Amino acid sequence: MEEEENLDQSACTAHHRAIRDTMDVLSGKWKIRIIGSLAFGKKRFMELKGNVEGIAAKMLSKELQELELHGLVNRTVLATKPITVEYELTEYGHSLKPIIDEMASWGMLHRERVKNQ
Amino acid sequence: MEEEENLDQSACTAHHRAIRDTMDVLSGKWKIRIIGSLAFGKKRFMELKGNVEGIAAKMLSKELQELELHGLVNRTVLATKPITVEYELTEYGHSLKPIIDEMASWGMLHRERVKNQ
DNA sequence: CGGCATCCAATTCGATACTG
DNA sequence: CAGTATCGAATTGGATGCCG
Repeated sequence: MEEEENLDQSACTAHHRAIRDTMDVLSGKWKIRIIGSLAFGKKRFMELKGNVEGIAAKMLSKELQELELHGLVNRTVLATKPITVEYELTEYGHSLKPIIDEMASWGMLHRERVKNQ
Repeated sequence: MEEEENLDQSACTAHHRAIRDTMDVLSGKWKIRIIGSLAFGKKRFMELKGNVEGIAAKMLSKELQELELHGLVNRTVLATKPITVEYELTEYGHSLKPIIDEMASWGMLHRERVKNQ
């Protein structure tokens, strides 16, 4: 009984720690939405800016840098004229897809619910 | 072909809107962690404060009020002496569990990954 | 086009003290 | 115990202008 409680305890602690770790990587108002947009394929800076409604260039730039640092996003500069920059999810970035998808489907559920009350 | 593109377009828009809706409800640094803690069962104010490491009473209080407004959390006052207040997820709050669980398992994956590099 | 620099406003967050 | 009040710090966000 006591052992079971200890197991519960540590499983619970690990759970909380894991959630906190995830939140640290996805912190802020924009990262999840940026990833959600990139989940549909590679995008250029201005495409992303149009896609993630409401974001300012400064923020988009900053958030993309953080995502790159965490290894979730790849940045590629193409030598066009003028230059083009493409962003895409890394393989690791794609591993976030289950979270994104769950959020998307909950959001739809929520919208239905709010509408019907 | 054009029709398919339009379908893709609107599916994509709905996807982004849904993610944004979810983010609006779960906005801020703490809500997900509070819900993650309540997912293990009802808790009192001070238990939550101990569980969600680092949160100040003011924040916890404010976040709980917002979660209650959104119908995700129930607040019950018990007429003990001194009073006790219990918080628990509503049924609707429990519908967030898939998101929380995905975040928890991604967080564990991420911790492994960071450790091994 | 992509994105940095600057300046400024708004919001969030935290520590401390206090109340019923 | 379960909060509220207050203050101040920190973070975030937005507008504009500039550069390669």
